[in-house]
Amino acid sequence: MLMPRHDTGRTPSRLEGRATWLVSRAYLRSSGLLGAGFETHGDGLRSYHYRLLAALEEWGPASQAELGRKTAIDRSDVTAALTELESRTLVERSVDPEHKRRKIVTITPAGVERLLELDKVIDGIQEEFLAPLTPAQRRQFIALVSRLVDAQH
Amino acid sequence: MLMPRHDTGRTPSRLEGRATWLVSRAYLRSSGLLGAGFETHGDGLRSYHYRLLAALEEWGPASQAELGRKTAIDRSDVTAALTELESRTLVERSVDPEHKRRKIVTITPAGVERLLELDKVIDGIQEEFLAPLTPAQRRQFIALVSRLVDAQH
DNA sequence: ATTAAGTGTTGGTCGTACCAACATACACAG
DNA sequence: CTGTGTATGTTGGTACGACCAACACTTAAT
Repeated sequence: MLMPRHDTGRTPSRLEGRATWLVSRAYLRSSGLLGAGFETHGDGLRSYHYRLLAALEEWGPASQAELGRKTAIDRSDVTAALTELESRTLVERSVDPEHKRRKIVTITPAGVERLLELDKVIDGIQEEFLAPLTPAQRRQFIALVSRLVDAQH
Repeated sequence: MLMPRHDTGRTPSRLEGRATWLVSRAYLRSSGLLGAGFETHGDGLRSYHYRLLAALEEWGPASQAELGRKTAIDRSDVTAALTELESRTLVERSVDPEHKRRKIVTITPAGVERLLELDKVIDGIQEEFLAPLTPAQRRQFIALVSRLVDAQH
């Protein structure tokens, strides 16, 4: 071994208590869990795909631009993600008869199926992610973060 | 105008209440604020640079590998970030006399100065980020996220 | 003397989030 | 009807944080 040197690995105290730092660490943990879940049960899909499938299942067919606005995903990223979903026949794209530039995207039965599977995986990850908190704390946490996120400013 | 089409922009209900989703939105907001702060007051520095300066100021000179472990930044990214810090004379690198492969990194007075400036900027961003919460809620939020983040595995 | 392990560096990848530019399609004002 | 403006889908970028593999080199352990 080469000089113990005692790396505590602890975070600089400057960061430790700062909300932005803690949120970035929480995100790291969260996206790590999600990434692992998608990797083992997701057939190469990622969060963008899940978001799009969720929007389509909930609100029905929509144009790509609409999807982009509703999911807060950039148009260009919507295009790319839909191409991947389409290649797995989880969605279908068809030209809007009333507007030949626009494409109407529809989720397929297979798409719904996969969405429901992903739901289960993601629910499991919520459990894992929130494990350190009691049920009451979980509710509190979710309420507080919701408030933070809904800030229009 | 081209067909109102009514984009509420609201999130799919599947996502709305999930902790991992909320955390990702919170992180987005947080890193947006930080990015803007660094852009206007940071002289091109980013969060990696701040982390490294903070570690150096708090724990004194360290080798790059040590820094990497203490800040949880990959060795290769430490190398790159230090090169940028060095070019601004905010840190100095010197070969460890006891180990010719190792480089000891030291923060310069200018580095400390810049760190203190960044501290102020980042403190302001905490305020902005936490604005939607009352002081009691802020303490609660920080306590809960800390607990989430300290989860070992 | 070998082997094992740590160190700094180079050169990649991935995922999320953006942005700019473009061709095409449509809506509306005149 | 004609022009102007705006929406749409697509391509091809950028940034940033996080990671990984490989390499040359140095030192420690056996």
